[in-house]
Amino acid sequence: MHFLDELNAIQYEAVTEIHGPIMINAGPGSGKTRVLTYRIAFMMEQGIEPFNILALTFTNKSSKEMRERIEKIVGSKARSLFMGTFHSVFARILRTKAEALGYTNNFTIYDTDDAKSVLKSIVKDFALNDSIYKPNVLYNRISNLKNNLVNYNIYSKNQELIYEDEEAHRPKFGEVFKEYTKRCMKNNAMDFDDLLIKFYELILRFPETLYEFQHKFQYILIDEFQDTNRAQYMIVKKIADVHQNICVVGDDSQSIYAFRGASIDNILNFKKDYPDLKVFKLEQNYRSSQIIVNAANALIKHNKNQIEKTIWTENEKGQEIAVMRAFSDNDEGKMVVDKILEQSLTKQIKYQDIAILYRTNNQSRSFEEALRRKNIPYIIYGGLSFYQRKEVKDLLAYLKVTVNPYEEESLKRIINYPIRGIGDTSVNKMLLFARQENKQLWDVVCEIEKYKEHFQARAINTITEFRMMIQSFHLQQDMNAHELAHHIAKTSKIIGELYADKSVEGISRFENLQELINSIKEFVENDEVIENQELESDKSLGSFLQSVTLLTDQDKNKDNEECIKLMTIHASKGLEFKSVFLVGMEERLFPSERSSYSLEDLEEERRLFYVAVTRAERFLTMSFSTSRYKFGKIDMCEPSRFLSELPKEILDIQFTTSEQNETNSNPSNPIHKNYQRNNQLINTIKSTNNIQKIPTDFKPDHPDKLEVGMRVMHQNFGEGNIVGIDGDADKKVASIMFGGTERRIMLKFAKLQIL
DNA sequence: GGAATCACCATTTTT
DNA sequence: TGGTGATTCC
Repeated sequence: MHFLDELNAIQYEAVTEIHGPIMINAGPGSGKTRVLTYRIAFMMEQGIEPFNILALTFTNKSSKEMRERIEKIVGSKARSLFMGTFHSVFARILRTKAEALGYTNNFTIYDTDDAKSVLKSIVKDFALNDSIYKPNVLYNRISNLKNNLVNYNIYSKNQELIYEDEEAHRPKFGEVFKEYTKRCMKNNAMDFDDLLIKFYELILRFPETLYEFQHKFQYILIDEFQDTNRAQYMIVKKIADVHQNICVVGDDSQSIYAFRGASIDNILNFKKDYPDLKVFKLEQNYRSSQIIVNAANALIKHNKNQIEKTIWTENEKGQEIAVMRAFSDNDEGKMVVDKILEQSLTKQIKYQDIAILYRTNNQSRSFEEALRRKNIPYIIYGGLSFYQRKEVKDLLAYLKVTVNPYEEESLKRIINYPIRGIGDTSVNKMLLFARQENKQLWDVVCEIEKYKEHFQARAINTITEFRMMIQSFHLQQDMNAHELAHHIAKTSKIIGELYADKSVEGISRFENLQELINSIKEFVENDEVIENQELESDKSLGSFLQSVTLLTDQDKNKDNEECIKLMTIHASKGLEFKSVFLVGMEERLFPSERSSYSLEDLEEERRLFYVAVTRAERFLTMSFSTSRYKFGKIDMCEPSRFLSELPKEILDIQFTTSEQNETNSNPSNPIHKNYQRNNQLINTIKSTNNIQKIPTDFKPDHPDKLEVGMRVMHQNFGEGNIVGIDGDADKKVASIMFGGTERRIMLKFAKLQIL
């Protein structure tokens, strides 16, 4: 059977229409990846050379997957496709053209943490107020500007942008931006956004380079188009200018990365920029039951900003969507795990087909505990990335310094790790000399003898020893990258230090280091991807480092074991599971509190809900809790508004028995009943408390006696009655009824007045 | 120079 | 609550 025979009518058109601008709106589960891969395979069957095709994705994982699938159809010439993430493709090209932009071809790529630590040291050096100039805020601002193709030069000429920063009470932002740009350049480093904006600069400044790419990349495909930012779009548009063979695939309803600069405008502008555009809508869903598809359609209708689209399916009707209510986060964990056990016993659902999805990473805790208690294997995706772990970054810093000792961030990181007696005082002194004499830190390290009188003899010795160690590494660069990394880990004593630590965390750190070294081994031995003829494969340490920053956890296969999968909704995009548990369906959590201030943010949150719902194939279970620990305090929660946006007739509301009666007595709106009463909790509070001692650390404006039954005035909530007092010593909590709503008030922080 | 304590903070995060 | 970075104390 020819592969095209597997396609439905619209998919077939979308695959075989290979010329001109094309937009494919692909709903969830509509066979998007299949269309993309077949389209590329078809193009090659039509005689288009693979190296004339540029296919851009967002994750290494998806580009790898696609390449493999294409290879199955067309064979090894798929390896010559120009395919990868925006960042990796542009980084690869930039490396060959780096000199033109004032970089050397072995430039370092800064990840977010590296960038932030540069910003942090700038703020310090400029003696700015670090509660206003927070690395996070600065980084996001810079990233945002760059995503819109605004570099420092453009910024400095744009009064409006400058005014924005003045309004935001950071008038010195421009100087920070300038210095940041300068330091990256000096360190021969590009951050993630530079990979885009520098590429754009390259093709703007060198028309012959632009011309080269315009003729090389005759066919361009972009996956997940809804997630592209302006810079990405502008680059691709420029390159596609000559042949106009540009095909974008995406789903505006699944755009959940606007907070990182993705703009739906790209989809909307696309029609304007390419009037001849042909649009294909893939609306048939092959993944989910009718009920799940209905739910998805119903909820996304609440968004005003969206391209009209209704997905449909020929699959069976399926089970109703279960909604569970818990009393607390721990209770929610238990309920979900019980339900999982039930599903695996009665519905024959395997653990690896089940996912628990949540809005924020810290929600995983209660599920982990509950799963562990029942001995159910689970795996958490996301959280702290492997490459962000301290021990991993430490070794990587050694490797980076080995290749390029002038890379200051890494050098500072390892100069006294493992502790060798080059403390902050010495480092700061050296930095001072470096700045004064307009040198690099590494220069001062090398010439430390010249500054003898400023340092203690012991410091001079250790610094010299350190210098010699790094230089010896540097000289062995031609060595196999794996062996060299191993040698460095041993000689630097990192391995020994971690090996000595026999605590649980210590062992895991040691394993992470082993894993990193193994991954270098894999890199060396693996010659599967010969990307294309011009950029041949290189197995040096430098080459490994250049690819490693662009890697993420998700690129590693941790599949196929019999594990329940836990992850954020964001991380679940593109995946599917037979049974999905969507937990923490509460106001102020999902939708998140911060998103409720603007319509755009709320709609993004709803798209996130859409993504979550459409991950499920057969079973979808949602849960919410009426109270939850947040930052150490109990927080009363209301069910998410999103629940009430689903059609009631497809919900199966499963509350505990005592609540069942209540729901029956008020069937009109079972979910949005008033949930202020959390009987179990309140009963415990009432039985264990009467009058309590007041903590000694009360603020001066606190009343010195609080009792159940008292009427009080609260700074935010107004008048209320104390119905219970709970907690110990410094964690005393009062339950107070304000109107019809009960709230837990942490006495330590609250300002209450007895009435 | 290094351990101990303290204050502060807190979405989502394909690269 | 828990993790982190800064400050303080030895």
